[in-house]
Formats: sequence, structure tokens, C-alpha cells
Amino acid sequence: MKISELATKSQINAKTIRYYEQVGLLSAPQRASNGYRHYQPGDVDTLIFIRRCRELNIPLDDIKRLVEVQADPNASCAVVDKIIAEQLAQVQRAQRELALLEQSLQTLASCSGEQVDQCTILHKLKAP
Amino acid sequence: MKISELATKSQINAKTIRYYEQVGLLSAPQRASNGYRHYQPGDVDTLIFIRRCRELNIPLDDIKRLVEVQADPNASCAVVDKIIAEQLAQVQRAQRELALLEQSLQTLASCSGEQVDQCTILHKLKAP
DNA sequence: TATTGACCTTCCAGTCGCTGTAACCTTTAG
DNA sequence: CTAAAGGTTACAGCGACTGGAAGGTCAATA
Repeated sequence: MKISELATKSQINAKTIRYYEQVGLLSAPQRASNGYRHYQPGDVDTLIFIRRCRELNIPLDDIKRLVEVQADPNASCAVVDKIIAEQLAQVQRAQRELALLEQSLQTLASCSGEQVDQCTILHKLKAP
Repeated sequence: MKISELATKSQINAKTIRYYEQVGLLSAPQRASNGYRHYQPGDVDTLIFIRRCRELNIPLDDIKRLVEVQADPNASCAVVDKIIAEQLAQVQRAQRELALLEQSLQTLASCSGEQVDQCTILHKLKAP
């Protein structure tokens, strides 16, 4: 199939698919005589897998390793475990940071329409 | 004062200060005869203000508007209000997304050391 | 047959907020 | 005199795309 069909089936932008090939996440497909990329049905599965990983915010480098590990049936899945655990830890870290951020923003409250020299938000931003 | 003194006092990297000038967040300072940037004491306050905003994850473009608004005492602080409210909304949105992400990652659980063809994580990633 | 329009190709630039590096000049201390 | 520390510019890279330009290819229609 051509790239747009793969894009539709995998729900990944054709441009992004080319990008994945460029950075080595996706292996280069065969080319037709006109230079068009020609993909196999299995590529749909690979891309859907990649998309699910991206939805979990897993970095492309890690996804690359996950794809490689799948190609080697003798590999230990400790690698997989580690990547997911680290991703989880990172998400939890980000959550804690955002919670603090939210608190700080909320203490600024709103100052509803006065002039800037009396703006309570700006006041607090200058000397918190 | 020279840039490194400003950097120390404002707790912002000298490189970052030059970058802020480059993108128009900070106005260009006077130059000494040797070409060195020469800053006024007030610049410390401006940069501290900028740093506080950045700690709240406020984008540079928005900070730019906050700085401009402060220079104009007749401006309404509705602008300020809006920027902070949007920032808060965005942080809350990000938090909700991360919470979903965390859930998804946790359902993957760990598969502790089997071989990849039986890896429960990879299984779930292929068909969630 | 000519041409339109959809699709494909490559390459380059931009996003955001810095940070690293290189190459060079000036000042200060020993 | 020399070396270290600090200043200057310009350019590249990060991550994960996305947009655009400029051009080749293909199928259908006037």
C-alpha cells in the first residue's frame, strides 16, 4: 500500500511516517519504480503499536528499543519493564510539579479589571 | 552592571538574558565602548519578574505582554487576568491528561523478566 | 489530448526555550 | 608577559513533529 493508505489505517500522518523513517524508528520500505514508498500489511501493526506508545508519551528513542526488542524473541522483557516504569515515574513527577504550579497560580487569584498599578496579580508576581 | 552581575542578581543565566534580548522580551541595554552590555539596577527587577513568570510556566510571549502592560499605568489589568487564567486552565488540562496517562501506564503493570514473546506489557500495548 | 487535481517525492525552515560550542576580543591578576 | 576569566557574535541542537516550496506521477474528465 502507499503512504496515505498506511496513514489512514494507522491513524498517523503521512508526514510523520516519513519522519519516523528518517529518524530510524521505522525501517525504509520498498520503493515502486516511480519512487513511491510501498508498505506491507505488517507495517500497519507496527505503526499502531508506535502510536499507542506515543499516546503514553513514551519518547521515540524508547519506542525504538521496544520495537527492536519485539523483533528478538530471546530478549528479556526487563527492558520493556524498565521503559514503562521510568515513563510512569516521569509522569508522576510531572504531575507533582503541575500540582505545585496550580497552587501557585491559584494564589494569584484574579484581580478583575482594575488598572495595572493596583493589579493584585502583578503585585504578587513582583513580590510573592 | 555587566551581564554576569545581572545574571547572579536575577538568578538567570547570562546566556538566557542575551536570548531574552534577542527575542524582544528584554530591551537592548546600553553598550560600553568595548561593546559590553551595561545594565541598570531596574533590569534586575524586570528579570526577577520574568523568572517568576517562567517558574509558573508562562510562555515568553505572554510574559512579554505582562511586561508591556506594566509599563503602561493606564492599561487595564484584564490582560493580566486573562493570561493567568489561561495559564491556570492549561495547567489543569495538563494535569487531567497526565492522570489519564498514569492510569494507562499502570494498567500495563510490570511483567518482571520473562521473555518478550510472553511479555504482558507488550501484549497489552499491541491490543489494549 | 490537454489539463486538472490528488497524491507522491525531497529538502528546508519553524515551533519553544533555552543550551552548547566555536572563534574571537577585552579586562584583570599574578 | 601571560594566563584566566569574562565579554562578544553566530550557528547548531534538543523532541517530535509540522508547514511550505518545488517538482514528479497518475487517474479522470472536458
